[in-house]
Amino acid sequence: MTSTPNDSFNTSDHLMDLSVKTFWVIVHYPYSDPECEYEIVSKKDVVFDSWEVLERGAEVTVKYGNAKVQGNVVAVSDDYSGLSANFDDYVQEYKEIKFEKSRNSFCEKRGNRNSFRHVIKIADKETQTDEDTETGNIEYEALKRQYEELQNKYNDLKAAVTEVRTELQGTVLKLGVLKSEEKETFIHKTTLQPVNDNASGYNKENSKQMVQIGSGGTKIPRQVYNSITWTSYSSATRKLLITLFPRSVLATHSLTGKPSPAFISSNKQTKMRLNPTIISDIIEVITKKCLVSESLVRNAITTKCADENKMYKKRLEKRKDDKAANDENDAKKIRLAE
Amino acid sequence: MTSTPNDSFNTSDHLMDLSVKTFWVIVHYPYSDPECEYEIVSKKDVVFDSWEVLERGAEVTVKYGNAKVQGNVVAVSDDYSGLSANFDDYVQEYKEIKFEKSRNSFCEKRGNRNSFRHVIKIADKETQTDEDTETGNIEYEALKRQYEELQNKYNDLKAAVTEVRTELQGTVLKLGVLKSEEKETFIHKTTLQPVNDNASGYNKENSKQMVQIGSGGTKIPRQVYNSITWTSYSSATRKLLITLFPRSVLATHSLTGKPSPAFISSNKQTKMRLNPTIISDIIEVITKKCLVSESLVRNAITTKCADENKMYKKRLEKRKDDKAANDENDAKKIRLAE
DNA sequence: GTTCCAATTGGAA
DNA sequence: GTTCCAATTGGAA
Repeated sequence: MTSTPNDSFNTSDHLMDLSVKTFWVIVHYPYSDPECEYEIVSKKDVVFDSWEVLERGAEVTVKYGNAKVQGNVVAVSDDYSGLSANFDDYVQEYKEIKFEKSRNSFCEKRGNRNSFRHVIKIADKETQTDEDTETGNIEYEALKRQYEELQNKYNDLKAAVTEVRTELQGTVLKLGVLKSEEKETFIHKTTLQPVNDNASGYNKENSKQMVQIGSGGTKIPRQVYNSITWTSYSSATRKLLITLFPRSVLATHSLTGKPSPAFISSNKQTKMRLNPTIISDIIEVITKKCLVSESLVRNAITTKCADENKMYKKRLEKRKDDKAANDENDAKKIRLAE
Repeated sequence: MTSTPNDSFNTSDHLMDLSVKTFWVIVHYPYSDPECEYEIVSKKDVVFDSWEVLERGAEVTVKYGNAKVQGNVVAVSDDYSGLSANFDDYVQEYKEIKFEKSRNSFCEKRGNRNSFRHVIKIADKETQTDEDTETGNIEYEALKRQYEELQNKYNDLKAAVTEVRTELQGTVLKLGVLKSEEKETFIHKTTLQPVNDNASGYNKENSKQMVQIGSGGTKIPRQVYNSITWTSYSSATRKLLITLFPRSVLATHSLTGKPSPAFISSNKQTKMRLNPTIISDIIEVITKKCLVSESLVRNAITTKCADENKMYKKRLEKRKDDKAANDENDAKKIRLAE
């Protein structure tokens, strides 16, 4: 049961009835890294909104942990192994169409292309009886439980690795025990390339090179995106913050905009709240890419704001001192001139 | 369908026919960590070599990702939920037999023990038709593939952690940058000596009911240990704290014994430091059993102390109020009596 | 120059 | 009745 014409799919109007027990979709995530751009997802990971026919190119939303990701349909089938076996072909075909689409409308092309079917239909649900799917349920549920357990263990372990690695790198660098050439490689490895082409030569072509990081639509330059060390959720979070907000905003805003309960009586002036959409996109991409919990990301954001605030105050202080020194100087000059 | 005698299993000679579609085995891995020593595995993860009857105690090889692990059969059944529900009982029973086996041969005992069935048989395959198990296969296979992939990732990551940890320990020790006291703790931590039986009055009966949780020698009652939910590092941490310290100590001590930098000017009286050995043992067991980072555990400890402190103050307040009310009452009585 | 740590708080959950 | 949240701080790392 592939997408070739004249296949065995029933073509009645009820084909896409959502009560069909199981089917799979190859999804294209346009904003993902090359290696995770295409994926087979099961029906139950697809968010059902208004669509009635899952046609190639259609937009779908896929559940990804707690987050949701926008993607496009590459192919649909109720035959997993068929999809899986022809995975590369489907993707290839899809890419070609996308390329054409950039010149012509997708719909316009539909009429005169017979070499494939845009709409890949789902087998009639009569072919998938309840009796069928009920069986093997016990085994399936057992595996599912194991899978979820393993997934949790994996996430925790990954967080642990990240921390240990950070610690190790921090320690080694701090100790300054590496020979200078080693050091260079090491720093390269750990800090990755610098970024942030402030270079004025950005033309519009370049400014299009933005990567969307979350469902809120927040975008950052591809170059920055590529430079991010996802192995450290906290430095990745900080990098995103400093990319998406000016330092002065970080210094004068906080995650929630709420006053600290510990200083509520001291009438400190409350900071403003950072743009929630951007924050939620940061949380989305960090939890997904670094596989850490939302609360760790929020904590990192709070800390970064606190740190920026301290630096901000220091800078203000310094400016004041400088001014005072200048005034003093001017006064001296005047005295000398007199 | 459990292991109790006279159960519904068919007793024909073909019961263990390997073409039986699905069954599960509780396996004991003798060389594993305590917490992963027993596991339910599916038929298809068992390597079929020469065995024809899977009896309790028999050796089996289990596929584990790409690796294979030797283990012994604890119980077998085609009823997953039965196995799962009575998991602890099976393990207990198995342990008892193993203990006996250390004195007598396992086979010798078989004849005269009728209290349980060594061979737990599989339901006749007629009760598991092809039709049954074939269905849901697609979905099942998809999940299985995901599961195996994750398992590989997990194993790789785990290996990476071990490596990084070794590297870190080696580096730090080699550098000799630790202060002498730190060094001692560090070596303690990394080489894992058991230690520290502070309580002299322990008789053997009591000490048997205790579980050591870390290399510092800290012990808690087995009953408490078994009741801990390791799936939540924070509730597990809190449980250990409340078990190992009186509430009043938690309320009046803190993780580090250091004053809060945020209130350093307000001359709040500094709390004392919680016993570092016990704390380090708590951190040890939680990071190991829950696979979370040390910093999360430390955070949970800090929070618990803060919470206990609040409750403590509330209680003191209440006591004071009660006392005031009582005094008032007494005063009234006296007035009335006069 | 930055990042990380943890003590403290009141209230939400 | 407990647990969790995050703003603030100074200094260690």
